[in-house]
Amino acid sequence: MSDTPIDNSHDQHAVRRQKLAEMRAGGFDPFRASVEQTHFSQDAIRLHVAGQDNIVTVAVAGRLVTIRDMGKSQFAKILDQQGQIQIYVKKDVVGDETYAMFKKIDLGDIIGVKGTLFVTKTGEVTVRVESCTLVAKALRPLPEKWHGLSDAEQVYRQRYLDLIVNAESRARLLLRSKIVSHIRRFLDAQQFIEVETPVLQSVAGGAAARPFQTHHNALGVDFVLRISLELYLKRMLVGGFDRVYEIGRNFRNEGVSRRHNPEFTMLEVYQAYSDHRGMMTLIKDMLTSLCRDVLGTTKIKHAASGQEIDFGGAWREVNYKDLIRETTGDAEWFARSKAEKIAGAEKLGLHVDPKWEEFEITNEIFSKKIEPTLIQPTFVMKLPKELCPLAKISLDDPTTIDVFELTIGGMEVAPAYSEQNDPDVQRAMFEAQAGEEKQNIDQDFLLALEHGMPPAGGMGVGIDRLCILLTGAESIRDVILFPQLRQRGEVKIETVAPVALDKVFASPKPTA
RNA sequence: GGGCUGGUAGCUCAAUGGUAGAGCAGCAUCCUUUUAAGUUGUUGGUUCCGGGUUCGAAUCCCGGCCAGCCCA
Repeated sequence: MSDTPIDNSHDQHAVRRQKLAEMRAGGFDPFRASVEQTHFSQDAIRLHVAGQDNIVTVAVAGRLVTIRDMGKSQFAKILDQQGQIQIYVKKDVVGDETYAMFKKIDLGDIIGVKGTLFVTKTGEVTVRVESCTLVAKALRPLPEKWHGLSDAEQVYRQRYLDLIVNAESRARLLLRSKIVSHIRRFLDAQQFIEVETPVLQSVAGGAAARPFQTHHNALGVDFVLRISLELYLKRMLVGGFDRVYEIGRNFRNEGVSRRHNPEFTMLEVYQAYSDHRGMMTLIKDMLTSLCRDVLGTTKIKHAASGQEIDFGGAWREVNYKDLIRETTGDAEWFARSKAEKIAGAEKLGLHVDPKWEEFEITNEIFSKKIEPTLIQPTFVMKLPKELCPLAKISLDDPTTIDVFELTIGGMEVAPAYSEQNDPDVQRAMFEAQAGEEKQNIDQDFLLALEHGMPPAGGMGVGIDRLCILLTGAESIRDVILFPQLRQRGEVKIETVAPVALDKVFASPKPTA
């Protein structure tokens, strides 16, 4: 072995490992240290009373994200769940030994400090550190402090780094949590009961989508992952839970895109003795209160169109068929032959497959030419009955069903129905299904309906899409913590000399 | 599945067929109220992978992998 050590100063991982090794050799294991935390960062900052410096003592903890070293004193910032707080470490105050230790701490390390609050000459509430403990050594460097992390792949695969260095990502994903928790409080307050229903199902019902398949070894049977919550929540209505909801993960074995993740979160709500009109009130109240209480405004900017979406006013109601007639310029559209409908769709610049059913051709016009233009909250009413076999037929037009689709920002946000509760009609509608909307028939669900399900309004809300809308995100991946990406090869971590566990854990020194 | 764009230091980005660079981070130095702190010096590269063209390839061509956008 040579006397001159290899210059590893360029390799930040190696430098940090070396520092850790020295600490351990000196009898201090940062990963066994613990520390007091009396406040989160922003709560601590609020404790400071103007003009009264160094009176209130706090203990805060978090990741070191900024260091400004001025020789015998340093300003630094630590990041916790609430955000950042500045700390001031002064040699005179903490003493030589602690100061020397602090000088060795790296950006990214997790520390706890205790001290008094004061205001700097630039007006920032800061902790004047009296004691300081390293509680977790970061062996990897943080991404760049100014630009943050911008490589999309790393943002998604290593979300923790994104959350540490990109404040807007942290805020957006925190907002998602607040949205979901507000929805729970809103529904709970109206005596809705939150339930949990099976993810592993024998029949993927409640929607038309290709499911993921799996296998249960002990039972020796195949299962699918649910594609919808609907049919089990309706069984709860049969069972006498009159107002139920579930916020749960659905799985669809389909493409991945800006708007689609293979697993996504749905809210489904069912209210006995209500109907789709009742659901309109419910969703409007839910979303306006959400805007008011969580966003603090009922007017939000729609990222894609630049328009302002106003949740505060009256929401437009319009019939599906009227929208189609208006867009095609053909008052008799629904009386036209299939060939005429194909020609009409092509005139609008759409490609239609002649194999499609007529309602599918019409719906192509809706989803390509109409839906994207519905930016303000719009209830699209009375959809063709083929589009959903689970709703009640409209009394005044038996070719349509009593439903609405709430569309906001050009996206379908919440479909709702007057739920079908006639077991015979339900069975007939399942059997008469056609085209891509065809659902698998869940016989056990039909048995439940034969026991009697109260009339009910039901609604589904795509939580991810709602979050895209309310957070101004551009992609579903920005509102899902760990979006699905293609599997990358094995993650390689440089091998390091194995730690001698008996030495590391033999005699941990009490924390400083 | 198809089209387009991209992949260069830990991170953010340059280098338009001719010596692979900068900022931040790191290392070393000065600085006891900084705000992307400042100062002086400095280390660091399988240019995603595999072929090919060329005197010479990060750059051009072919194939693959991964990502983003658009389309189906």
